[in-house]
Amino acid sequence: MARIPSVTIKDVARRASVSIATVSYVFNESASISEATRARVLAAAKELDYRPSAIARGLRAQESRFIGYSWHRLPPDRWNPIMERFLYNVAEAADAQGYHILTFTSPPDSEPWPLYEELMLTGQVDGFIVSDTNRDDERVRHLLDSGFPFVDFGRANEEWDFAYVDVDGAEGVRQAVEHLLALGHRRIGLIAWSEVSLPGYYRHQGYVATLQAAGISPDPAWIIHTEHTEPSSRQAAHALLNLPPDRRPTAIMALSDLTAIGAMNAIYETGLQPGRDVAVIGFDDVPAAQYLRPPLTTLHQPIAEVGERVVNMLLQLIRGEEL
Amino acid sequence: MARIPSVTIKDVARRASVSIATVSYVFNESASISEATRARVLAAAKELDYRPSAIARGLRAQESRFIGYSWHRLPPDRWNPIMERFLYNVAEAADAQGYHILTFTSPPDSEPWPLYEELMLTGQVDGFIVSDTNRDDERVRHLLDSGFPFVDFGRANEEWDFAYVDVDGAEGVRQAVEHLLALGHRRIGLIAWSEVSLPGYYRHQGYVATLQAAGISPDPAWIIHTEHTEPSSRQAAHALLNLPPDRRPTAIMALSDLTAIGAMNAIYETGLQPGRDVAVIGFDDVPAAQYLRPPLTTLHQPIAEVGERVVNMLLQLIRGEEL
DNA sequence: TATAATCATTTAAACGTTTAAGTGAAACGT
DNA sequence: ACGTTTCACTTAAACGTTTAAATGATTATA
Repeated sequence: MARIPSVTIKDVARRASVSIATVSYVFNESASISEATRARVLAAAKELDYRPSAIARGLRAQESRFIGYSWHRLPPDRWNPIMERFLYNVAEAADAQGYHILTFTSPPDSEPWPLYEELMLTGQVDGFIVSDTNRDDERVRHLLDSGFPFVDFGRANEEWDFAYVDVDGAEGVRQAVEHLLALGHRRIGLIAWSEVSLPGYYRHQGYVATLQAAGISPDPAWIIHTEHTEPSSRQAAHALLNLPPDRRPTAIMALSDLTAIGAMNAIYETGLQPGRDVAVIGFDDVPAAQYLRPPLTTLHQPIAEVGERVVNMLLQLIRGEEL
Repeated sequence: MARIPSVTIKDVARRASVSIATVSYVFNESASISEATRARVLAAAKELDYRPSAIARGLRAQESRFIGYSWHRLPPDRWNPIMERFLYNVAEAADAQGYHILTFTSPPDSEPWPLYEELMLTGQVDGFIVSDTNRDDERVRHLLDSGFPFVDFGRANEEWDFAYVDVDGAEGVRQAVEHLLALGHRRIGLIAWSEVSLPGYYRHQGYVATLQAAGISPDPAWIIHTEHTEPSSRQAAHALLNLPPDRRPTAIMALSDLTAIGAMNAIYETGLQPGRDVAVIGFDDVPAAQYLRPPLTTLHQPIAEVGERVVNMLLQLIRGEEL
């Protein structure tokens, strides 16, 4: 293997005829160095193409400048591109601050926590970003116990005190439902998620609250919980469409684009036209949504902003600042 | 900040009343240690929850056990989920071997190479995985010059000698086109990519070769180059459909699912039914493909296998083994 | 002019490991 | 019984930085 003959601070010091401390001070601008010496050191460094070893620096400073993020495996039929966009934006925000993202994966049927613990105790990361958290989330609980810096994209128990950033799902759904109400819809179905999902819970609440505020008490038959797959959602939409005409929704609010697509497909299968005969609104603004026929009306999630805020909060925690 | 009071090898040594070397030997199983001492050390380590510092190890061993991967920003309309799936599978394969993936992002309008150089010279990564390479790719050229370990998912110049893994696009397209031929299609359109795209080039070749082998010389009007966006592809498909009846393709081969979706939408807009009136085949097997109406026929890319092979090849290079 | 302050630089310790070399005791061979 | 080998462990150097403390030279102050 052609390992690069790595040039160290010693080489630079020798070439500039100074001590290694001087080189270090020049690079860190942390002491008074004469202009002549500074120039000599800089020249030597440039000639040798010297970069300080991040590992040696890390050892000395007791930090890695890495942020851990666990990449969840989702079965392809539960495909959710939001997390990938989030991760990209997180990486970009971290890079801008001199940090990098270390992604790791949990094998499907294993405890996630040991991997976090490993990275934390071996000093490979300075903090974590977690996402997709539930109530009583094990990772959040352990991280809180350990006092290790982390920020959650999402929420867990209300009574736990930790840093998180979340998209206001209730507000998003409120806007969508009001849009439907403004269009004259009075019977609005909801394709919801599993009852344990927290984002699903908040969005669900937004739906109920908005209808009630409009003086409509939602028919329980309008709300169907699904597994967040297309087939499951399609089935749910069929159930809605099969309701007797006076109870059948004229619009369907889906809590994600994936389930919205299922609803659209069910509408087609019934011989109706999505949009014209039954309105559908999704949530996520996945790239594919705009290419559907008709294009899916959907709620955009400000993922880039979320990513940036998560990173900035985490860096504050890592630096020991208060939020 | 609640920095974890990190426990070092010294603490373990003190608690087990041995030297730090002994602790190290116990953990690395690299010297003869009596059963009694080993047990004492292990017990002490467990009580303190000791993990060797990855940074200190890295400094000593002159390695980071990180693999760099540059995440490309793609404008949402050129959305290509293949890379994200690739990255996930790469991360999984690397994790299984004790390596982690360090993702970094290039700001849109900046040179990519300086970032690679930085990570390489500061010792933050032991090797790179690159993807989306073109002919005369700058990154590949620099990496070859530097002798730093890397593997390419994709190809560059034939005459350059370096490790790569690629999906045989020509073969995939051959199978798809033969499928169409077997269905009786004789006029098959091609929605191709930009002429500089290497994967596009190989797939294009596969199309031409297969038709010629079947005794059909493709009408130049059947082949349209696009920018790999849905609108651009939709426009291309319209051009195909507007050809006079005796030249108009009865089937369309799209070199990606994104462009296949554009073709399907164009067919709808013409008042025809994709699949029934004009056959469409895509390439990539993106998750959304199966939810289209009708489901898109598409070529699956064995991304998981590619990811694993790329990682294994890279680790061989890093270890100095020949391929 | 002696003394204090400032400046430019060096020395040396520290961060947490690994590992070659060293050490003393026990076991072995003759 | 004496030298040699083996065993179980320790000492100390090294990896490449940063930085507090020390040092010597120059400049400012009284």
